[in-house]
Amino acid sequence: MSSIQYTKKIALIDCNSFYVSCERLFNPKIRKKPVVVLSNNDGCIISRSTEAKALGIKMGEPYFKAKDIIIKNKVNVFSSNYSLYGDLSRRVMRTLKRFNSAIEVYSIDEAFLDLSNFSDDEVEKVGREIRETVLKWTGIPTSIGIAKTKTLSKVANHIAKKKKSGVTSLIGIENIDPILEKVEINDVWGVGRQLTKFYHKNGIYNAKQLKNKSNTWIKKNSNVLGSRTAMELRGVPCIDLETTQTKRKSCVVSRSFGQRIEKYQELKEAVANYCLNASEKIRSESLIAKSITVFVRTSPFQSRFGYYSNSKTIDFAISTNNSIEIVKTALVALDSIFKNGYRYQKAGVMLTGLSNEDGSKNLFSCEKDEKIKGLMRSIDNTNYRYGRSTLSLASAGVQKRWNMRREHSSKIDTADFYLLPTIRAN
DNA sequence: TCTGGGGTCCTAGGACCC
DNA sequence: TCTGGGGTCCTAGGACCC
Repeated sequence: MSSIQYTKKIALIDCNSFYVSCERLFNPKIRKKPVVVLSNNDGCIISRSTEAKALGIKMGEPYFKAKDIIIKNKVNVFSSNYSLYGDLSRRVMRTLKRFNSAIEVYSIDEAFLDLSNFSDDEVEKVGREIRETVLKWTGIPTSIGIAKTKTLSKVANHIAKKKKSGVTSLIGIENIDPILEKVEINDVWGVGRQLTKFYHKNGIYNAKQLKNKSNTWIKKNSNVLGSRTAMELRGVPCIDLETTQTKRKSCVVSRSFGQRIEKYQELKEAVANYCLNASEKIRSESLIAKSITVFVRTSPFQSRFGYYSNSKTIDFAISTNNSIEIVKTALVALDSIFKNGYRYQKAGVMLTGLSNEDGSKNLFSCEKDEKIKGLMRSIDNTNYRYGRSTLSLASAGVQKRWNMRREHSSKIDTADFYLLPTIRAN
């Protein structure tokens, strides 16, 4: 073995109860109080403050099931406000970038940061500095885990979440087995429900056991992902830091309806709206789609009304991001799967086979295409300035009975200057 | 009656993530 | 009565080819 070894140091920064923290930022009265944030349509609980967790409210639990506890304990409830969370997320990420440009924004509330250029001894101190800076500049509390691989930094982060300092480094620890032994196998990054079942069946209950399982066994009995996880637990990096933003490959817009829908006309309106949303999204990223999938379904939880779920995919003649074309095609797809007599609960569209718009000069480009592009541009600009769906298509309807329920919105808009929290220096 | 072997490409569905 | 939304990757199996 060579004595010169370049050790990577990866930090995982994770915002604590992110959506709750965002709401608290604008509402100091709910600090130290139990708070939950609901998913779209006020369906499930997707973010909980520590106080709410302590009451036994589970992640992903349907709101109506937790309602008793919520009322009894005067838990503060919020509908989700994604434009607010997205805005605050960007502020957090911008702050992180000042520590190193080698950053991978992993999700709305998480980022991996390369800290390899710091020495073993100083890395934990740097972690604490990052945490303090993010808190001071954005008001969002974070937990930071630092280790040799992404999977181990997830483990470290897990531990950091329970510590007051909020920072844990596994760098420089000779034997991490005692630490990994306390990590349940289902808490390991990349191990979901099915793998947990499989590992349990084979006597693997914690991260240490997976780490020390032989390579040959893992390769024979699971797939590449399984062996990658095991290697990462051993401190061998197998999952790269993805610092360059790659273009997405698909774009989905789907919603549960505020109330069940039975009329074909209303379903058509909903699907048309999702198409407008999706096509605007891919246009803003200069992408075009090769095909579209439309899907509808009834509630999987109410079998007494009969369950129906179906989807249809259609290829466009030529890849496109033209709203009119996309809506037209989606309605053809919908027509082929719609069945009368069902109470539909959800529908969605998926644009797939996305590619760069400018790489698409084809034989049939013509003046008409340019005109359509101009039209799409002006629709996007107007909607950007005056709010979404200022300009829409007739097929998108105006009634929108199918719109989401949002009964607990905080109605905070960070685009509104006067609502921004002020930080006083003294 | 008996019908090879190997390669590529595509797609649907499953598993996982937050 | 009431159960989210948006992604990626892998695999198995079918279609097709020589």
